[in-house]
Amino acid sequence: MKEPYNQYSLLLDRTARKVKWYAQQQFKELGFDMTVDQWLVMKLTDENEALSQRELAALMYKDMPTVTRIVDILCTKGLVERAESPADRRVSILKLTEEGREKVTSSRKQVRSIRLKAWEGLNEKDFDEFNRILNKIYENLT
Amino acid sequence: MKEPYNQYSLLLDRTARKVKWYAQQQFKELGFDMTVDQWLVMKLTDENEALSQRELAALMYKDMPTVTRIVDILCTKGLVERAESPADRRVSILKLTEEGREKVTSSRKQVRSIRLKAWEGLNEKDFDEFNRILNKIYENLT
DNA sequence: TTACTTTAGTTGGTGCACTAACTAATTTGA
DNA sequence: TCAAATTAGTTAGTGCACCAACTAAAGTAA
Repeated sequence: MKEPYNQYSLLLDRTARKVKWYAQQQFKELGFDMTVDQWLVMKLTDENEALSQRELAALMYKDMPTVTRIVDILCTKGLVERAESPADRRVSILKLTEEGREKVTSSRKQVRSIRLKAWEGLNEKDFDEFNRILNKIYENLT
Repeated sequence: MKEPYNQYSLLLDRTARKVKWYAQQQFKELGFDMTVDQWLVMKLTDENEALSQRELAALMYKDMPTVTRIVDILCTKGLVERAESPADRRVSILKLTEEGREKVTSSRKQVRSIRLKAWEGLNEKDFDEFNRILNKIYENLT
């Protein structure tokens, strides 16, 4: 407990980046032409009926501008579409295009297997501890 | 252990961002006109004699282009200077300017106190577990 | 020496994160 | 009912992260 940013915060940061980097590498090897974040947007859009960008942001723990831009990219790629909500004209309802749905469906199984690599040599109890500590830190700073 | 990126990786990512965000907020309140990463560069430059950018990158767990750009910003601000290494003309030796040294020196104590907030309600054992798990994950993906 | 390889650092391009300021639609409350 | 406050989403600006391609300087080996 000596130095402020040489200990846990650097470790936390570099590990988070490594995890993301690894997933992105696997995407590349599998030939997926998208980022991990873009994939997550598509996955959540597929799983949640009439999803708004705000709801999506909450599910991803991201802010609204970030979500806006990821959705922009996916719209440009023709994988996602925005539709106006009939109940509230401020709201964009997200939908996958046909191509988007196919991409998600066909890649689900492969993506699911990527994460396990990180947990080699760690057990359920470690996983629980890890979650508990991360959540505690998060709450402390909220 | 069901869904790949709805579990640990999102938690890890949002917690890392929260920690950085909190530190940045504190910087703002203290009136420090710089980012946390910029501060870390200055601190490490102050503590390490004849530091090269490559060494700095290793200490910060960042890559070379990222370090180049942070150093660029600090040079523009007049807080850091690059000097040519006498032993190897490829190497830039980093030095704080007078103003840079003053900034680091005067803020050290305040910065040191920022991190403790994150660890409220967590003990030494939690800290050790946390470090162990983070390091294990990192190694698994290297 | 000459050619090959490695290393330190830079630059360009893209994507995500955060703040602040903005538009437009909805809700609230006097 | 109508002004004020809130909410969904966008846009602009800045900073960091990563990749790929590049320059220039060292190191290595024939």
